[in-house]
Amino acid sequence: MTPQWDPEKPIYLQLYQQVVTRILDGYIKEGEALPSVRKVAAEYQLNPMTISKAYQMLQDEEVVEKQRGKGLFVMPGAQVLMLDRERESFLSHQWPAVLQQIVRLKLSPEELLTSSMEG
Amino acid sequence: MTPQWDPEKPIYLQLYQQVVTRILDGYIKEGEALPSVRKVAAEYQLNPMTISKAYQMLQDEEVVEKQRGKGLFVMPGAQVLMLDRERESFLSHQWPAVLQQIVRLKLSPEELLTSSMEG
DNA sequence: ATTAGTGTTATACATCACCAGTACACCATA
DNA sequence: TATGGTGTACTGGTGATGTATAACACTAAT
Repeated sequence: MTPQWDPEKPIYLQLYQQVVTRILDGYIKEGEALPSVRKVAAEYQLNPMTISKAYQMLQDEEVVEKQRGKGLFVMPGAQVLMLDRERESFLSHQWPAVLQQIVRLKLSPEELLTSSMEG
Repeated sequence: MTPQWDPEKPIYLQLYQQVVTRILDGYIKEGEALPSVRKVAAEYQLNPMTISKAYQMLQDEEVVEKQRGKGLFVMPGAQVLMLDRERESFLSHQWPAVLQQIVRLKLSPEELLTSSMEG
């Protein structure tokens, strides 16, 4: 599988999001290693640095831990940690903005939430 | 009032959004002229080009009409037109993404409606 | 005709983001 | 010691982006 990169967004960010999603959804479990920089680079035809940049973000967020010479490993508790962080971020930043937009457009938050969740 | 520009986003986009909001909220009425490029430039200490770029977007969207030598005027029906467009855009693009995020984070409608409305 | 007001074009410049190539430091294994 | 596996620091190119400067075309009023 060679993903179609969205030209609008930087590849390293898309890679980052991809890993985040996979951890959140449990495809990569805690204690497991991330696929190596060079492996991903070869598979996706990218420069190792690009992957490294994405992986660097995960280290900065302490979601992943480096073991020298061995690779990057998902830290224990990473899944819950990330879920909490994403929720916090969503509730305090994105959602208020969206809500304001909804009000500005004279749409009903209740309708949007209830009607859409069923489908 | 000298607005604090968000360094993250280009000024011309913030100007554009500002005008859009003012038209939507009825502060600038249909048939009225936009403040001139040079006037805004002087007031905000910006280059005329920066304002022109924002105004250009409004012309491209046919929200505003140029009268040579006189200025830019809000077109009749602009307010309703923009409301419709923004709604359409919101419902077909932003909202689906937000909804997906909500599901992914396992957030409940009740939580979203109650928590944020108070602040 | 002159002056002052509109927006715009054309040009150029500084900055930055993204990404590639190379070389390095480290570890594990034999 | 040699080899092959990790991630990364450094450098630099390329392209896009945001803004600045100056000159242009038009209208309106004097």
